[in-house]
Amino acid sequence: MKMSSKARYGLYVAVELAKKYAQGEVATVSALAQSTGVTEKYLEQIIALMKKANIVVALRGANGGYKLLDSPQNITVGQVLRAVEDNLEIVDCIHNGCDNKCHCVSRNLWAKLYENINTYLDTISLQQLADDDL
Amino acid sequence: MKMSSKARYGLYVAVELAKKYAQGEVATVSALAQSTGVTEKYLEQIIALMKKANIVVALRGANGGYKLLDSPQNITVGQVLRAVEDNLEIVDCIHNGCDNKCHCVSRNLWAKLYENINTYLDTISLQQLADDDL
DNA sequence: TTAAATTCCTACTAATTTACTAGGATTAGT
DNA sequence: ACTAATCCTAGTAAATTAGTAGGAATTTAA
Repeated sequence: MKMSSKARYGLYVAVELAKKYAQGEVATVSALAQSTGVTEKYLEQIIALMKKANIVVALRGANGGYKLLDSPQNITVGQVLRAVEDNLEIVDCIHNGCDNKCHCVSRNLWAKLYENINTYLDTISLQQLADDDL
Repeated sequence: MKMSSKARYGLYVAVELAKKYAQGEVATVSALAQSTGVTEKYLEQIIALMKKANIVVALRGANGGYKLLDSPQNITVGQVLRAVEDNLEIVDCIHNGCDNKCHCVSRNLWAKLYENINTYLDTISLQQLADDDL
């Protein structure tokens, strides 16, 4: 039940971008890679997932980079983690069409746990994290 | 962030044992292996973890088997999962002595998420699961 | 218009973890 | 003594995660 490195790095990057949002600045992958200590190539892939989920937007070409699409107050940690962590789902059977054919007693438990986790993660905004205000 | 098969099988076994608790019956590994569809050898290892955590007790020799050490009302899903899932921790840095030297902004988040998950899991007893009463 | 800086795309490999197999020792009942 | 069971531990296979790599496309600036 570990968070992947994508989740850790991705959230870190999101918080970095949150801190730049007010100034309207963009951050390049190479700058972000330096501050996280991850290679550019790996970070690229992680940020791509956030872009796909409409959390960040990219400006290509020279002087380009990434920035948040919306205000950090309006972006939740849950959104970010669901975007970068392929498997935020606790078990497979819930979101992959098992539909409780198995009648497994634990299925409801996993579903509720998943709900619980996401509900919690969605109460926290990137702004809060950036302000270290939990 | 997947639950391991140990977590799934372990919880299933615990619920099976919960159903037998009232009658004071024991269940053998081979019987449990049949009902879960897992090999005996693998299940042995999982049950051993529950034994180590004082959730089940073993009776060795002929007519032996396993049973819950306490009433299913007094055993929580959280206890079972923490026993069998080696890595219920969300990230390493929390329980392995990082002690926030890294000053990473996300650390508090992970700690609270972990707390949140466990608090939830500890509100549910094996009895509830056995009764499908969530 | 060319060079530089940047994102974008995708295939591959290495490392780690998880899941499972296997063999036999130990214990207890009949 | 024999049988049915747990116990112990080492090894292997499968899957996932983490990271590497190369180069195409796009935009800006000189």
